[in-house]
Amino acid sequence: MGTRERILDQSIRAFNHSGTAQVSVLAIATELGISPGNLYYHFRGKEEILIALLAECDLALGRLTKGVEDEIQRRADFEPYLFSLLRVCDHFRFLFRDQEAFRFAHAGLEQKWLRMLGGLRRFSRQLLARLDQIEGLGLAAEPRDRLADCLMLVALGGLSFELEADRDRETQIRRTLGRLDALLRPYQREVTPAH
Amino acid sequence: MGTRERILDQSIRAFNHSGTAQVSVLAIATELGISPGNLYYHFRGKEEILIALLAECDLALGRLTKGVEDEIQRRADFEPYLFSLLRVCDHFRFLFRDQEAFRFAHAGLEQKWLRMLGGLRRFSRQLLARLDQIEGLGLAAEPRDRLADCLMLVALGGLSFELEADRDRETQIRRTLGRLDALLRPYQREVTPAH
Amino acid sequence: MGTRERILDQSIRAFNHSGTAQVSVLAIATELGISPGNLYYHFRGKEEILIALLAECDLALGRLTKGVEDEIQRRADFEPYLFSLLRVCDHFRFLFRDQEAFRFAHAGLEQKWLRMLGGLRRFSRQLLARLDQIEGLGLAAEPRDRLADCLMLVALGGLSFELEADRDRETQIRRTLGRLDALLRPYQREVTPAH
Amino acid sequence: MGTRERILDQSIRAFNHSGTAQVSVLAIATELGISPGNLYYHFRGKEEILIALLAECDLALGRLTKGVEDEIQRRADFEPYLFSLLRVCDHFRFLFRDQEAFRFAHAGLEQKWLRMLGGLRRFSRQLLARLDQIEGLGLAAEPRDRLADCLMLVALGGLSFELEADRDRETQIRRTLGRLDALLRPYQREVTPAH
DNA sequence: AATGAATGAGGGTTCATTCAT
DNA sequence: GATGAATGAACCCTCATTCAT
Repeated sequence: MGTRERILDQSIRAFNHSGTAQVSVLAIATELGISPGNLYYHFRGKEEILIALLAECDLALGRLTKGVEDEIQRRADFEPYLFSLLRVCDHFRFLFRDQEAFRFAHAGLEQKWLRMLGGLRRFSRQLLARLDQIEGLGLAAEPRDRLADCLMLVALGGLSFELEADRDRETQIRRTLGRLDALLRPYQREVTPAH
Repeated sequence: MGTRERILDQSIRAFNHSGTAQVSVLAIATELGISPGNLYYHFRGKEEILIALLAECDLALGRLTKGVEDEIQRRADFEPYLFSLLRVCDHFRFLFRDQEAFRFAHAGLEQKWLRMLGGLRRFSRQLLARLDQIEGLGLAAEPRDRLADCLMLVALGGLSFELEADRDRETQIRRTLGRLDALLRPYQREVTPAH
Repeated sequence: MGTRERILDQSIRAFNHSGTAQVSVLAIATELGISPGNLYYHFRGKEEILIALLAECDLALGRLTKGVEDEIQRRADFEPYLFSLLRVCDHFRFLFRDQEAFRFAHAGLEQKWLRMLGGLRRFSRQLLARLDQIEGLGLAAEPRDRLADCLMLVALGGLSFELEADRDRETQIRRTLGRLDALLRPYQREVTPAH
Repeated sequence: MGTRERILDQSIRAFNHSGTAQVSVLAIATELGISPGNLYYHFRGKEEILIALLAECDLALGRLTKGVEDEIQRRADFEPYLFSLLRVCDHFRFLFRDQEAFRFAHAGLEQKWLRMLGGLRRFSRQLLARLDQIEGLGLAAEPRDRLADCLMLVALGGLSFELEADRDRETQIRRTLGRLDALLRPYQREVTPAH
């Protein structure tokens, strides 16, 4: 793994753990055992790291979005697909917490962030629409979109809040999946098996 | 309003707007037109301000919690009650975002914060149980608690994320109320009228 | 005891314990349970407290100095007299440590301090001369004065350094007395009884 | 001379001149013409500078201590040896004044300081014992140790107090040497020539 | 005499960032 | 690609001191 990648990697880890504001560029460099100058050779500053990570996240979500039609053909395809999606959100979960770090960091970060969140929102609506296509949830477009918003909020909140304080990220993702499943159950014709 | 209160007031405003990490103690003082020394006369530092605000929020929630049994007698009592609750959460909404600011601030802040969040969670479960008592949601205790968690995540997320970017806090609270209402509708016998 | 006296009293205690630089005016006031404003009513500031204490010490030493001829008539009078002297020096021992606090505090403190130290020095020489008168130490004036300087340094150093770390001031004064006695012994005709 | 060394050097100068409490880290940086950030790049704060200087002093004293047996073979070796010792103590003389600065600074400073002072005390006793070996002072172990304490107090006090206000450090050290010599004279068989 | 809120200068420290090598 | 010393702005906080009451 090249230095650039190692920086991004460590940044994600640190940002997720402590929040962007609490992590200094120097701390990232120190943790990696490289000099601050070297870090600045690869990124012009903290903001550029954030921009890069935002782009990475956006890209990962975009790849998933494009695959919806192909990869989800029947009901059973949903869970693994959703799991992939949540894993991406969890990997970049610092992006879905402190909205403020982005609103107040210099230049166009907020715009980029809002665009990404907007994309995620459209994606979640698209996903629920797909489920409706396959399952027939019996929901009109408007309440369905509203439900999609709620599902997104539950997912993002669940990944950030650690209500149960399970250290394992995998467990936390599974728990979030369970929550989404529970919220959808009343609309589903047959009951999905509990796990 | 005394200086102490003005400091707390301005702090809430600033923390909600920019996040605790981005707000300097000096900025608060400057905004109020007082000297940094004066601010430090009233609070020993940023952390003490946070502790005071946490306590205020805790107190406000505690008052609401105690009133559940008395104030909620029938279905129609729910909405205004919930509105009060959301107004408190909205007022202190910075407390329900960056968990990290509290995890890494000095001393007992994280403990206090976790206790408050735990209280809010119990409260939301209690509230849903009360609704069950009155309405008969047809839910067992476990899925009902899970639903309560989801409702809480939707509420807190909705107050922080500004998906719709409405400037008016009142509107945002109403929208959050609408979301909660939508999530509960499938469990309710009669449909509540949309607003 | 009036407020003014209580302030001086507490100041001595605090200065001796922590050094003048480490003691804030506010700490003195707080310790006494009075307001900073009240303290400033009695003294225009820290420096004035120091000036007052310097004067107090000077006065106490002056009173002792004047009494030498009358109170020391024979060899047995020395020890109690020296004990009184050391008690004064011990009481104001912060004055005999950080010379720097006085050199760099505002106005004429250094001059006053140097005058007091000079007085103490002359006093110690006078005292040794008196001992010579009574005992006949067999020392010329110059080496006798030099010895007096040494005795003073041992006394002041002994009161400040706590080589033995005995908490009790009385014990420390006795120990210092013992040291002075030991230094004088080779010059004395008969051996004074060890205590 | 590297920046680190220049900082230590200037710190010694400033601490000796004004006392540790009166010297701000910023003043040291300004005096050296470097930025405060640079100073903090080399030392995490004032305390770390003090720790480094304490260690330096300790090291210098330790080197002298180890050489006693080898370097002092006869009476004539004493004076130059003592002169070296006093020069070290004089160089770091701020360390032998305000005991309080160390008692109240953070963490292990006091412990380190007490250890160094203890070492110096043992050293002075060892030195006097060596003189006894060579010269035969006719002193039992206990009074000899007591005398060693007195000599130490005179030395340290003499370096700090500037009774004579001679600007030249060399002169002050010589004067101190003279005092020690005078205190020892009554125990020595032959009189050392006055200088 | 006394209170206590308020001031403002200054000190300690962090950190994003630059730059010569 | 990489180092690490250096900068300077900004932040947190303390404290001597003032002043209206």
